[in-house]
Amino acid sequence: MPELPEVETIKNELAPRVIGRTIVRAEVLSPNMVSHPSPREFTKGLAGKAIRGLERRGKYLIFRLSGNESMIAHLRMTGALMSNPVELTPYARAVFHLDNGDRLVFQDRRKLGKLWLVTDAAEVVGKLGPEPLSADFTPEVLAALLKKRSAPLKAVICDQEFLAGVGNMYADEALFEARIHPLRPANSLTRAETKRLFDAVRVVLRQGISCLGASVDTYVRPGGGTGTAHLCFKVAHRRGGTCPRCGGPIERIPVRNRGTYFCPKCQRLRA
DNA sequence: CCCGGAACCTGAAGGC
DNA sequence: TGCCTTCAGGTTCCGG
Repeated sequence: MPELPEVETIKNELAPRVIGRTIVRAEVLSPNMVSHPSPREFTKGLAGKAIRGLERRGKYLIFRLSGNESMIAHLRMTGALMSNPVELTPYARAVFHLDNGDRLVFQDRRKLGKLWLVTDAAEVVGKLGPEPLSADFTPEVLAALLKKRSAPLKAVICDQEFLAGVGNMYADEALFEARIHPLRPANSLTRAETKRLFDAVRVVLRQGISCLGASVDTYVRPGGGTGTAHLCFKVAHRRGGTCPRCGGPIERIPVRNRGTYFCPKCQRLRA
């Protein structure tokens, strides 16, 4: 399940392979995954476009194209972008043929991923919250955002309009790192807790990027390699594991129907 | 506006 | 062994 560190890794690995190339032909194998425009206009519009740049915004990947257009991809749960794979898996959903003979393949077991071709990228990514690793995201900005929300903190930091790029597993890691219970109302954090959360979010995301992402479920890098961030996870996906801080058992509770891992001793709901 | 739950989707895992 | 149900979670949509 690609979150910010995984999408950042994909961008970094893909950029030297696609920037400067031209898409000679696009094939859509699963039309339902094209959000805008129609699948037919999507393939037609991509033919002959040069890839000028590659950017990430939250969990979205933005291909900047000639003609002032952008192709945007979201991998959702099980999507992956493969650069020139030796063979197509049954889960190939779209294939982009490049002018050097390479193929860029969007594969996705569950077909939840999405593709767009737009002139204004803001139509797709315009409502996203701040980039957690950017300079203009500060503890003060986080505090101001938290004040407006009373929902459980876990749900709030996974909300892309609140903060861009944090998903289920890095949210669990950040809350553990900050020693805050996932069910705490977002607007109940003290100043000190807000600062700890701010630091924790940035630490776990940077750690994820330096490990090239977490290969839980189907995440693979464009060249076929995996990531190792999951090996450093302290609570996320560690069902039946023990807390590295206190040695107690890691608990799993549903929050907004999402599996949430935490240490009930280190992350208390009330002091 | 904000919150919570369902729907989308399909392979893996667990129960009987 | 095999069928059936449940689970996984990012996003969007809808009702309260």
